[in-house]
This record gives sequence, C-alpha cells and structure tokens, in this order.
Amino acid sequence: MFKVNKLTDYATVVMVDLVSADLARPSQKIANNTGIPYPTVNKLMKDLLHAGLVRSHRGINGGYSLASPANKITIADIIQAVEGPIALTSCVNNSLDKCTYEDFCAVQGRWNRVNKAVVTALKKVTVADMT
Amino acid sequence: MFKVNKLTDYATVVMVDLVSADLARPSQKIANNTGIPYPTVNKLMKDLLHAGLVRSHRGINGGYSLASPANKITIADIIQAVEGPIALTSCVNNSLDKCTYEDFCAVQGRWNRVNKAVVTALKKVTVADMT
DNA sequence: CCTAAATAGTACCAATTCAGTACAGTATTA
DNA sequence: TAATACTGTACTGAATTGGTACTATTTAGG
Repeated sequence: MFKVNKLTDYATVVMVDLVSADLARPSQKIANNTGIPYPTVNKLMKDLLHAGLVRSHRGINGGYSLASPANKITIADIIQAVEGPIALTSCVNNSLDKCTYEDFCAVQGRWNRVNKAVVTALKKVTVADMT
Repeated sequence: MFKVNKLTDYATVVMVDLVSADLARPSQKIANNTGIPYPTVNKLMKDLLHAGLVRSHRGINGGYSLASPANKITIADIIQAVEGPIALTSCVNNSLDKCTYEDFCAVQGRWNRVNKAVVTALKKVTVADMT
C-alpha cells in the first residue's frame, strides 16, 4: 500500500496539537492530549526539532512550540522531517538510495516529474488546514 | 523514506517496455529488455493483469500487451495495481487499514484532502510521459 | 547551589512488510 | 500432442517500522 509512515501521521497530530499551545508544551502533555504513547511522542519531537519545525525549551516549564505559524508549515515539511527526503523511487534526484539499473533503465529520470508533482501537492496543505 | 515499492517502479519500466510491443510480448522477453529478473516480471504481470492494465494471451506466441493507449494509463493506475488503494494514512476513506485512534483524533478526516491532492498529481502523469 | 522537570542522544528489539523465488496447474497454437 | 507461456499460490531471507529503554544534559526556582 502506498502510504506514509505511521509516525508521520502521528507527527501531524502532534503539530496540530501544538497550534493551540501558547507556552512551551512538554511531551507528556502532548501525549495526554493526543493519545499517542509518551515515548513515541518523545522520539517524534526529536525529528521535528532537527528539521526546525518546532522549538524546544529545556528544564522546568520547558517543552515544545511551533517554530513557524501553522499556515507556513506544510505536510511536505512534516514528511521530510520524519522520513527524510521525499523520493518516490531511488532514481529520483534527491534520493538517498542508488538505483542498480540506472545505466540502462528505460524510464531514467522520468520519475523526477512524478516526484515533483507529488511534492507540489504536499506543499499545498498546511498544518492550519489540518486543524 | 516516503516512496513507492520497488515493484511499482519495476511495473512502470515494464509498462514502458510494452509501449513498443506490436504483438503480445512474453514475460521472458520483457525480462530481457528491462533487466528485471524473469520471476519478478512474472509476478508483476499478474498484478497488472488483475488491474486490467494489460491483456494476456496464453500459449505459443502468447504474452502481454497494453490494455489501453499509453497516454490513458497513469502512474496512479500502476501504483494501485501493484500496491492496492492509495491511502496515505489509515484514516483515509478508502484505506484497507483501520485507525485505532479514530474516535478522538484531532486530524480526523483531514488526510482525505492530502490524499486527494496526491492522487490528482499521480493521475496527471501517464505511461506515455515516461517513455 | 541543589533539586526536580524536561529535553537530547543513542541503542535496542519484536513484528511486519518487501523483494524475490519456486512450483504445480492450465490454456493455446502449431 | 508437444512445446510455449500464462495463472495461482505459497514460501523465505532481509530490510524496515513501530515502539521502548536508558543515560546524559540543561534549566528554573527555591
């Protein structure tokens, strides 16, 4: 089945939860709000942080908050944060994999077009739209 | 990484190969043309046949041919043939899975919009475009 | 300055999915 | 009727995924 990781799905839920956070919101509270297990939220937040989608504050009263307005963060951003570069096949330009058939492949480079179309579609939907 | 199955990738290569086939083309020949292992081609053709994307002819001089003009078969068709319904998350309407958080999920139903956008993008690229 | 709260990093494991293979059966044509 | 090629099903090793555990580090507040 063609789908995103479950973790990516969770990540959107987390991001939507953070829309309503004025202060930094700790992982534990996010877990309570969303029903996603605490350790899993914890793991997710690391990915979202590294991608620059959320800010973190350590210590007492610490937690996470959105790094940008909800209508500036897209589904494409979230997918990339959790799963890495969007590359439908290994012959797409920014793929981390390497295609072993590359040299004689009949569709060489053609997937770039498909990939671009999908990314464009994913960039059109923002966290604000998911709320 | 957000990507399609390798088999889906292979399927597009197979479909592109069939574009140049006047007569029915046997799996063995497709395997030779594309470099994809014969047993794998065989498996693929079954999926493509069941989805109605190719026609089959048994016996001597048998093989496969496209069921429709190359510019009428889309990437979305191929993905669905190999991987089943396109459902980015289990809370998308036509998903085969069932979401366990459904009852209290904050993004309930919102993924339908994303899914639709992606499917639309995938329907815009045809086998003819990949040739 | 010390303690509790909360993030940060790394590593691990069970379960599922995927890619590839094998084989017995059926239809078709020469 | 024999050779060719599709059809259906089932299996296996390898890779990925989802989820967990643990230790280290940072910060606020008394």
